[in-house]
Amino acid sequence: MVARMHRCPLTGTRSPEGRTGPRGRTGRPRSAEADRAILGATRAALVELGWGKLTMSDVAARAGVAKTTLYRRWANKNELVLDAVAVLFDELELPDRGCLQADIEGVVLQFASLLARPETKTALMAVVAESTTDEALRLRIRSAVVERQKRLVILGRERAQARGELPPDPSGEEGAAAAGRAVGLIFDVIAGAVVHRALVSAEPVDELWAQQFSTLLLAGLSGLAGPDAPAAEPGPPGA
Amino acid sequence: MVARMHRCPLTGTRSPEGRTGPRGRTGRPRSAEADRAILGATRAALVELGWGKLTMSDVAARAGVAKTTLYRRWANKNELVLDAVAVLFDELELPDRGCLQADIEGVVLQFASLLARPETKTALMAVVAESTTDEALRLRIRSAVVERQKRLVILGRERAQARGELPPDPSGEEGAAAAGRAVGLIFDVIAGAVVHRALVSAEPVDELWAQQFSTLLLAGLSGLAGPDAPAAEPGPPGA
DNA sequence: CAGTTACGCTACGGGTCGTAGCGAAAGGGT
DNA sequence: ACCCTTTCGCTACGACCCGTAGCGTAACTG
Repeated sequence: MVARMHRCPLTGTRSPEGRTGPRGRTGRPRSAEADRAILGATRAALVELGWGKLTMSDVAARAGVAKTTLYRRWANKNELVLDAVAVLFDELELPDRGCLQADIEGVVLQFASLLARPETKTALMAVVAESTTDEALRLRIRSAVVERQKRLVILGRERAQARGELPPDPSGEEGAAAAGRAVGLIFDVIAGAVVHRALVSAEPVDELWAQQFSTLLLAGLSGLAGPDAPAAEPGPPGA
Repeated sequence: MVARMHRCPLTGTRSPEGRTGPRGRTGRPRSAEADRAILGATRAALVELGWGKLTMSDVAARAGVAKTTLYRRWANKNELVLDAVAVLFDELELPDRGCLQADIEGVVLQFASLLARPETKTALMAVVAESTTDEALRLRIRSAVVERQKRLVILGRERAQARGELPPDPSGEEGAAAAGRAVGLIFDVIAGAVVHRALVSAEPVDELWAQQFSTLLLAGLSGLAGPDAPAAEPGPPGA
């Protein structure tokens, strides 16, 4: 009970004395390569086995590492898998496609192709499911995925406001709060719709769907079926 | 290998010779009460333990039933849990609140309160996660949850069209296909947004959020921050 | 050099899974 | 009534996984 491990609530990796960095640490350092090998092995195991059949022993064997080494860094399967998958979300970008609708379609398609990968598919939902009975895991998802990816919404809004496609945020404290709520709302709508389409409905998120979705998001339900044309022209939206 | 069990792909319950109903069956009939007890015990176990720690032995003990009885009816944990939870979704209704926006807010709040229950929370996501590597389970989710609940969207659209709030569906084969796509799209947007807000972002789906969401859905992004007033009046939407 | 920490390895207790085998109970068909 | 079929409860079982303890060794610090 003396030199016991502590879990860092931010990074989630276990570290002696609750410290994270290599600062002031004595003794043999952790192998950074082992970290990479373990996370890579975890993703590979997710692809082949899926969340349900993934085992810690299997991951250890794939990574060429002792099982005890896994438990020195992650408290359980949930946290390991979350770390293995969360980094993939940082690949998402928001290239400037010229107009808000095209930007939305672009990020939708990017997110969809990320969700099409079997490792993210199976892991993301499982981790969220576990997070409903694991407060620490919930906080970790929030900081490792949710809050990080809101950057895409914020950036998209700023661009659209600069283009004059959206009104500027109202000033003042109340205005800032409203803007924050709007960002959260839009994030939930976009990410939620894509996830639901891809994983629950289990139907493809292709260009046609992205176009219809972005049309709905921009114009609302009343404008969805208004002009006949816009959803019927399956041309590339970037042009 | 002769009198082997078959899984019925529709109901998912195992039954001898692949038959479902009591038609032409001989021998001792299945105990309907055992079914009810098992599904109830499953929900209770989900509430107390969550998906991850739920065990078949525990469910059997709670239901006052032998473990073997469980395996005679469900092939595994996934299918049992899905059946136990799917029926809860049939409680959803769409009371006529007079206008489309109020109808949307109503169904959002209902869906949110369903997702607030610990048994649905933890089970729904877990089952979806498993379905990414289990084709049979995926089909079962589709028929037991997704397709069934689209009725709410269809009904809501019909009402709104009758009120003149939405344009009528275009006629012809192409028009019907477009209407079908629209229903799927709207379903994914509404259900996805609520699920994402409640489980991933893990923030409350309250009346304020429902109001902002329905406003966004109706008017689109451009109209979200247009008139200052509508999101600032936290009055009950039913009045 | 000593001190400290990470690592690989083995072994283990505790738990779950899903099945097999048994005798008894509950129905249907004739 | 009688046989046939199927379900039920029970026990037992092998296989597997979890997460940890203990040990000797490797790596890095001052």
